[in-house]
Amino acid sequence: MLMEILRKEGERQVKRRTSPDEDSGSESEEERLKDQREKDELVQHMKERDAAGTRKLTEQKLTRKEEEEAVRRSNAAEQDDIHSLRKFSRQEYLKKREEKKLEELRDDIEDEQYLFEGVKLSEVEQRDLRHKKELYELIKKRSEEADNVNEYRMPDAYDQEGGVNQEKRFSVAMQRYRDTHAEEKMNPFAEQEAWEEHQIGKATLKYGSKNKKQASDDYQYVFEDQIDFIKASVMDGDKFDYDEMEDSIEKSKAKSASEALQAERKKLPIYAYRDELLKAVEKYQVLVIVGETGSGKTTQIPQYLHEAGYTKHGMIACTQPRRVAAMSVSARVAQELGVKLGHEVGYSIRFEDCTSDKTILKYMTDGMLLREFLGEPDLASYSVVMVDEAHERTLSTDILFGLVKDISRFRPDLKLLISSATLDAEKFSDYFDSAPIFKIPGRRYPVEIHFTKAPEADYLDAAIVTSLQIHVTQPPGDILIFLTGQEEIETAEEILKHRTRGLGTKIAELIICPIYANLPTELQAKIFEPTPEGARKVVLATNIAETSLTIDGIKYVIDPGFVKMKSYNPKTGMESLLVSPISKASAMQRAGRSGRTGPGKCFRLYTAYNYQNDLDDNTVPEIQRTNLANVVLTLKSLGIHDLLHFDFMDPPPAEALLKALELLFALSALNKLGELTKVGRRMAEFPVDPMLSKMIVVSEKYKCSEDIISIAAMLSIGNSIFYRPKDKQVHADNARLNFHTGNVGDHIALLKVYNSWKETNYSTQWCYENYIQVRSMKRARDIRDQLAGLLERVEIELTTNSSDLDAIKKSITSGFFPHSAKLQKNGSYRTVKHAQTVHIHPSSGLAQVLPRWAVYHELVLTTKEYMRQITELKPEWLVEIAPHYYQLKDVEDTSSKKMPRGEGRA
DNA sequence: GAGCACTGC
Repeated sequence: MLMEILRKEGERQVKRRTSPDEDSGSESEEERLKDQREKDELVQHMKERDAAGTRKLTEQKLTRKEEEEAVRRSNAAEQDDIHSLRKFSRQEYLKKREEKKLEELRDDIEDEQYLFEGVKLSEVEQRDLRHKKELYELIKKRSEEADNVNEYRMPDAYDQEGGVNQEKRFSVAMQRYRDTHAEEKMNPFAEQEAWEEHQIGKATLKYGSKNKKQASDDYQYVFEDQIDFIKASVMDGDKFDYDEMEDSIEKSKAKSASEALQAERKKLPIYAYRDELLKAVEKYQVLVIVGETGSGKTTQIPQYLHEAGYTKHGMIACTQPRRVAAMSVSARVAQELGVKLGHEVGYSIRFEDCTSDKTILKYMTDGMLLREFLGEPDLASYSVVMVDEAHERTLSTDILFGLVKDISRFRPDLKLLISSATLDAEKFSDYFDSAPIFKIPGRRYPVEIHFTKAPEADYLDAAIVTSLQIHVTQPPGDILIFLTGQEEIETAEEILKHRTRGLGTKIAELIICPIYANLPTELQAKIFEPTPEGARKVVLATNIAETSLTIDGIKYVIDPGFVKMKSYNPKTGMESLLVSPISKASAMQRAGRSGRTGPGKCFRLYTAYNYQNDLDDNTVPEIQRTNLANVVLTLKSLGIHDLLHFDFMDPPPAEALLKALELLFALSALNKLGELTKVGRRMAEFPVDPMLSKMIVVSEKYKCSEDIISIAAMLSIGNSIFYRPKDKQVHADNARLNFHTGNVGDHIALLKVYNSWKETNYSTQWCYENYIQVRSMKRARDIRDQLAGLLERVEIELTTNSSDLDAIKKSITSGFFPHSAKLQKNGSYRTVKHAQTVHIHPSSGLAQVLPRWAVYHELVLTTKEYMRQITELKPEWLVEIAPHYYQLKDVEDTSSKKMPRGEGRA
């Protein structure tokens, strides 16, 4: 069947190539040449102006196409290795680093002389040497008095008395060395590591730090975790008169509010380019805009276009990757134009459409515009589409690119503006048929970038030490540390508290603020409270602080260089969340977070050599590392059939597309020709994953749509329903087990949670008592309401059938039958279709029950391959529900004689 | 008996 789909895809491609477009070929060619001439003229003109130092508008070369193609091909090849080579788990990483540290330690021991040179300080830091020395001794002493527990990855017996005790340190190190090498005898990697050392040495030398010996002559090794940084570069701020800026803001306060707003608008860097920009928009259909942070592009460009009359023939859409951005920017613009939000200026996000008939400037999330495509495939009501923050490459923006590029061909009146960061501009330009690039400078403060001199074995410890180092040596200003997840943040918080405890007035107060998305809202508010005079704030954040939220007052950024990233293996259909090194683009973005309100400093816990050689330039776009089932369904329902040749900017792996087609076919959303079926059309109405939407559509048959949409809503919020604070884990677990009485399975348990919450009239108190996140539940309610509305639209009656759990389970199975698994003798499971060994996730209510057959919501790879959210299944259902997918032999209970029911590992 | 970054529809 799949082959049939593929063959069809291929045929379409052939058809397309020889389609009637040929006729218009020569005409459009002529136009293109004319266009080219005009571009050339403009470029010449621009170049002249550029020389005068006023503005930059550059033309793109066409010659890069081939190069680009080669890169694409190699990217595709790399995809195969993505799970094995490029990403590696944190454990492996730490282990490797640990070995490296051991190696270093051995060198230490063999060459005692080295110990006395151990402290290497950059010249900048020499001044503060004495001051630091005192404070480090103090911190060291106090922190060890405070911890009689095992320090995080600290050897047991370092310098117990608080003073410097080289002898003891030496013996501990020696002991560690012996312990490890007793078994190993020798290190087979020594040679490789020596070579690496050498290479790293070469790299660090470039940045100079001669005379280090002088620096350490009068310095004792007091704080062995001291980290040395090298100031490698300064990320330039823009040439901008800050005094003038503040001055003008000051002056504008005196005027009336609206005058002040207008005056401020004129002070934005973009204002000087207004006329040039409008000219360029008039001349070209597609324009790539490079507007740096603070240039005012998001708020101003739509206004300029409105003033120039583009709104006479349709709305101006401006897409944002995030809801908050769409809301806040539109509010600002409404204020500047002096209109009420929701009238001329509005925003449209999921659950909230704040627009009206009058609306001409519409800010929206990118996913929302994508949804609008479904109802209006040519975007007829828009005259301009501006894709903002395009460099973030969200799944939705990537699809939007292909779609808007396509419609721009037959809608010459539609203007496209793509706004991106500097680095990607050329790529965007190439993709949009060499669209001109328009550059607007921003307002940024310079950021000093420091690298470590040597790789750090334990980045968490290094980050903590660095933050303390900053705290005692650097002028006031808050610190932002990027960590990978909740657990790590909690650990870091504990260690920091230990180390600063009891220091009293000896050092300034250190306020520790954790922040991650799953943190309850009331605790999140803490990071926005202004830092009291004399104190310093340390923000421990996940990637959320990289783009999603901005914290004022951050002056120092500590970047260990890791992030938790989702990747998808199309071969097995398994998603995994792995700690991976960040990209250079990401590192720059992180560094930039310190320069928002004044000059900043960024401390990277890796070497300049690592940065140059080990980090990718850009993060792999989401479209290349995700399950595409939803994307494929959306595109198919937009009438785009030839997916293998859809004009993606970075095409996803073909395997992932095929996997998605295969799944949609199995769900009967596509027929064997790869065409959308009636079921598929209905499924596409629901903004959830295809398996969930199939489950919803099928619930009509089993008369349990009310229950199913509750389950679907709960499943689509994912993992943040149950709150599990570190100190009350037992209570939280018990509370959760209450919903599992009768071993009904996780899906039904979720339904119970939702219904119980509803019965308490959506009580917040109830949530606290049951360790459930209120925020997630409210979200589930919103999603459920939306799904209920959509059910009406596809004419499915709302019915409930709570007493018949089998009906509900059958609906679930109808959506999730490809995710079925059978118990093995050893207590593990094997997936029915792919014979893959998997396990029940311990958080499941059925973890102890071990049903013979199970259907699961998703597979995640952590320490093992786990099924999350599972429900028991009767094997005959599989054949009944999906006869095209399972045959009797698949579900024949071969093991039934060997292992009767209930004999599982009890 | 384990542990989940961030968005978005």
